[in-house]
Amino acid sequence: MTPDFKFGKGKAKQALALGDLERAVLETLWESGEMPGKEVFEKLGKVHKVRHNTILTVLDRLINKGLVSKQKSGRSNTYKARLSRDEFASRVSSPIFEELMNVSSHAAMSAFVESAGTDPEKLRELKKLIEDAEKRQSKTKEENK
Amino acid sequence: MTPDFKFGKGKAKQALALGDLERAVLETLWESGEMPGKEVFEKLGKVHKVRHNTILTVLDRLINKGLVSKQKSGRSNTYKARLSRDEFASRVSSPIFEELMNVSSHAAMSAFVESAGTDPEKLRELKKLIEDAEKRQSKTKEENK
DNA sequence: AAATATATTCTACGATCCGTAGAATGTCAA
DNA sequence: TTGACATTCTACGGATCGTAGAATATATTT
Repeated sequence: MTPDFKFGKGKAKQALALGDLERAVLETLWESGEMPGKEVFEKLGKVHKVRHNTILTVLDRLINKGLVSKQKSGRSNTYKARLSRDEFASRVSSPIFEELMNVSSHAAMSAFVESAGTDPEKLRELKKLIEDAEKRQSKTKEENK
Repeated sequence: MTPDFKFGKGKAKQALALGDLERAVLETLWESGEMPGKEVFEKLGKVHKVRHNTILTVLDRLINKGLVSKQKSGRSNTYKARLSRDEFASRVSSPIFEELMNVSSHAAMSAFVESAGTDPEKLRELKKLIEDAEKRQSKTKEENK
């Protein structure tokens, strides 16, 4: 009987190197653009049942990680994601994929395709990306002839 | 100036939800099959400059995570990976990929292709996997007609 | 300017994970 | 039974993260 892969407290989620609350805060900034800490709190504090200061601490930690910047604006600060969702995703993805490909490229690729597998759109896009990569490959080869 | 994405102490590596030493121990078991703790130590202790007990502790933690099993054999125990490299990789991969696709499927796919991108073999395999998935898709559609 | 309201920064605790390993204990063999 | 060797118990320190009170700074109002 195979055990559940929880890896402690939902460790797998930390794949993104951020805690849940940190992620939620970042999501908020992505969704609604820059905003004062207070608003972040208003958007999240209710759902996450967390105090204002908690949000500010998290924002601060995100700043330390280079993911958020703040700017004084009147009496309060305005917080802003420094990286777009895409930029963030690709930076975080790369090392993880490298690693996973190392462990087992076959398994990684299968799992990856599966995670896109129900959406034809995505499959098509993915295929196109591969074909582009293949083109780049042969072009490079050409040049080194 | 974009900061280095270190996420603390090479956090990204923890994508696999295991520490470095844990990974190394698991690798050893994959490479050389089952073996007594002592041998694991002999293979790793030198490189990692770690005591015998450290290895045993790590093995124990891997057991708690369901990744390793042990069996008494005479005076000592024999440790064995419960999951093959591939099984491990795919279980660990799936939730990570889900998550990453959530953040940004486009970025995730680009990054993924890039991580395979220098190896034509892999690109081909990946393409095949996609095509298979596409076939499965249309077949399912057919059936639901 | 002093008081009030509001926002920010400082500091901190507890949980968990991981590397690390000494100390205590168990077991086989002579 | 005494060693030799293996395992289990216990523990510490550093890091990450959720959590937030306390202290402090700043703007606005009277």
